[in-house]
Amino acid sequence: MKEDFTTYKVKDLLKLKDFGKEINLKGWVRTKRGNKQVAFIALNDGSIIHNIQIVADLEKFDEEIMKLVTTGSCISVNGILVESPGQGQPVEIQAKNIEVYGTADATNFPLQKKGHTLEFLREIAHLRPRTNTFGAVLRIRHAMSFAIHKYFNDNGFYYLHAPIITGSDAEGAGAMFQVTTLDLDKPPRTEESAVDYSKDFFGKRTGLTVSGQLEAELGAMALSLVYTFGPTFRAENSNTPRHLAEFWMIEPEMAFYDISDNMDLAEDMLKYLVQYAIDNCYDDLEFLNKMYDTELIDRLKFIIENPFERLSYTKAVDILMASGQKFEFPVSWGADLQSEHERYLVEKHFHKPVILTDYPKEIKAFYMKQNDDGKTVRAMDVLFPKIGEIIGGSQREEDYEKLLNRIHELDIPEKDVWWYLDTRKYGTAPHSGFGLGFERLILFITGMANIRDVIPFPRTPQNAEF
RNA sequence: UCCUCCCUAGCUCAGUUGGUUAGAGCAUCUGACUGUUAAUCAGAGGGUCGCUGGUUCAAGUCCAGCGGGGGGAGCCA
Repeated sequence: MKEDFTTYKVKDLLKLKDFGKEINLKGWVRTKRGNKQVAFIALNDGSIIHNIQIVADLEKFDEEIMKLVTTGSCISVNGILVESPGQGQPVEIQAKNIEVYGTADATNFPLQKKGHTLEFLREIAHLRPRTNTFGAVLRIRHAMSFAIHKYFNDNGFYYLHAPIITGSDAEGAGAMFQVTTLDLDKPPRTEESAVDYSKDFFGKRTGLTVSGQLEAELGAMALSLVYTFGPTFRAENSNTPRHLAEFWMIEPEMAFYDISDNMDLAEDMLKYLVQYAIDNCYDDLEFLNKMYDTELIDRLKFIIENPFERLSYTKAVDILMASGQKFEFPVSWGADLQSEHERYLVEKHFHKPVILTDYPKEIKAFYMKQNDDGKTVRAMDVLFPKIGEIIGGSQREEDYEKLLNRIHELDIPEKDVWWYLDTRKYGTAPHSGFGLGFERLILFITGMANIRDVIPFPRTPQNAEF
């Protein structure tokens, strides 16, 4: 927008020392205080968690205009940058002119100066980005997205765009949302009266992706190092603080990596991302540390400084059985570990992130590389304090016969995965990969407790508002 | 989906063994104050106690069903 004065972001103004400089800034009013002579307006434009203080000598301003400057309103200010005589801020703006872009009726604007519960803010998700908490979370979320692309780019990976609509449910990662253009009131029927999907848009039954992994493997068999980073959908009726129906997932896939290389990558990437947050989002982390989780920054630093504990599923089961700990679910070799077991290992036994490997094949997916013992597969799960499984991955089975046998054992229709099997037929290669839940990463980085508070507009069962 | 807890003013909550006209802080409005920092001080307005039914002389309070939300579990990332 054309202005006489140059427009600045609050983030830059707070660092500026050009006292006397004429500037313009635009943003949303957080609070207004004052008396008959002078008003103090705390303005925030989302560029940084801090507000900047606007000082308005009321004799210079139309009373009617100043009445419109209320919590939540949007204004543009022309003024002079001055050193602040008051406590609490290095600089402030002596206002010369205030233009009100948008009012916010104080009697019904839901956000107040006081703190709100996160549950209440979820009900007004259209306005919660204007709070300090969500400003911090959303800036960190952005920084982590950027850092993920930077990390992979700097390490020779290529960003592969896996499809969102897919006809393959072969991975069995979860229930799919169906995608169709058929008339649900009267769909076309076959002679056997089943729904005739050959008449559907794609000529077959399709759904939203539950994982880009299979497609990522196809890419890795050409570009060597690839990753996907996109939305992922699970139509599970999951009601927990760790699950969303629509979430974002990062799935690197690497040719010529074995399970050990895979673990090295996972650990290095997670540490890189934590370090990136500390280096680039410290103001926001400090705020979250103060308001929600006083151990947050210490925990982040601890992650960077200590190697993750790596051990096999079998050893983990031994430790759990020898622990003398009373678990709600008994531990036995062959059963999947429960949340309480994972938490015990991470939070009570090792006191640091744990990578578990070599799980029984029965409890893992068909594509994982089979070990020589005939019982286990080269899976790896990275378990983090507070949030549990943050990464699930494996070395993949590259042997055509072994993979085919496993597919038959599990009754997966061969016609659905012929293209996947083809990669093992033509120039197969040892390879590995994993999936990192983006929102779970953000949970860990921000110290937030509920996954619905680290995505702008959460999608969960019975909730697609906003 | 299962277990469990919660639902009282715009927000956060109190409300005794069931008993007069349901309270507080903050927010809002009005007024006071020459620089405030979640400003302060004084006053005012603001309620279908989630909804429906039941027990009772009497229900915010007890019971049942329904709805919404939190936490735990499962599914997983």
